Amino acid sequence: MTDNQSISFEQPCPIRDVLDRIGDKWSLLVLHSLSEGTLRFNELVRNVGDISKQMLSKTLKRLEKDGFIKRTLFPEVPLRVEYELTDIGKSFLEPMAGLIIWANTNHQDIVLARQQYQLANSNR
Amino acid sequence: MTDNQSISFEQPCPIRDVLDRIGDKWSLLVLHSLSEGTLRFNELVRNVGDISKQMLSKTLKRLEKDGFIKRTLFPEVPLRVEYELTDIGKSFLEPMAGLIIWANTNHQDIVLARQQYQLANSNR
DNA sequence: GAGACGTGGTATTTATTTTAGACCATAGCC
DNA sequence: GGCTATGGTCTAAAATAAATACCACGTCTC
Repeated sequence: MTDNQSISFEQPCPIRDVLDRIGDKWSLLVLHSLSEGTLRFNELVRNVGDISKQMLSKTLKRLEKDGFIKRTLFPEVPLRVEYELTDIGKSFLEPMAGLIIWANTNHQDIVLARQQYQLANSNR
Repeated sequence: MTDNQSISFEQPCPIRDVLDRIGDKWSLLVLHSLSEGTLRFNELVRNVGDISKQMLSKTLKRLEKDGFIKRTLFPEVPLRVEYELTDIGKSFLEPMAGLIIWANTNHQDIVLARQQYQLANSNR
């Protein structure tokens, strides 16, 4: 079974595959940062705020590999590298916007739920 | 600064706060499983497929705490525990559906991008 | 000309998280 | 008696993330 090559051509469930890429700590934040335009590596570090260079590097590589972003190297001195969304990346902003709107709309309810949960579980 | 209580009342950026909860490996998959209706603990284990009991337990607790799901214990023998979406959880299905539709629509392009990336980076 | 700073990262070490698996009491089935 | 199932928790090992130092190169300041 595992030595059957055809298994590597079987694509996994699209939902699961995409959620796997999206469902990590940094990808969405990086895409959100790039939604406003092209940024350089250190601009992204500052823009996201609390991401380490290493994790940014990894996240960018994954997003590039999956076609969400494009990396352009300008061989100047000092080196300049720019990251921008591809068409796939841009098209992803649409469903992500739905997520963000939902977040803004329902954040208060979530905070409230947390407080009630804490209250309900404090007196045991 | 850290001993100033008021800091705990300052809510973080809603986007970041919500994405933090959503942006993990299992939450979306669990919510997706529950979108079809109430499920018991072990039904969820089997439904999600490759989640460990421990991570399911943790994920469910977080989702419950944030008000996405409701846990109901039936003190039978053997014990029965049911998980279902709350109103908040149900309302979240809407933006998530956008994500899923996008995933289905663009999955092929992502797979293609991966192949091209691999091709472009194999001959160096 | 020595030191600090900025560029885009990588390497290493440490801390955190995830996973796999055993384990629990209880009961039904055969 | 032994296997199954229930809903989890505990522990130890593996994988991942974070913190930090470092690189070559150039500019600015003193």
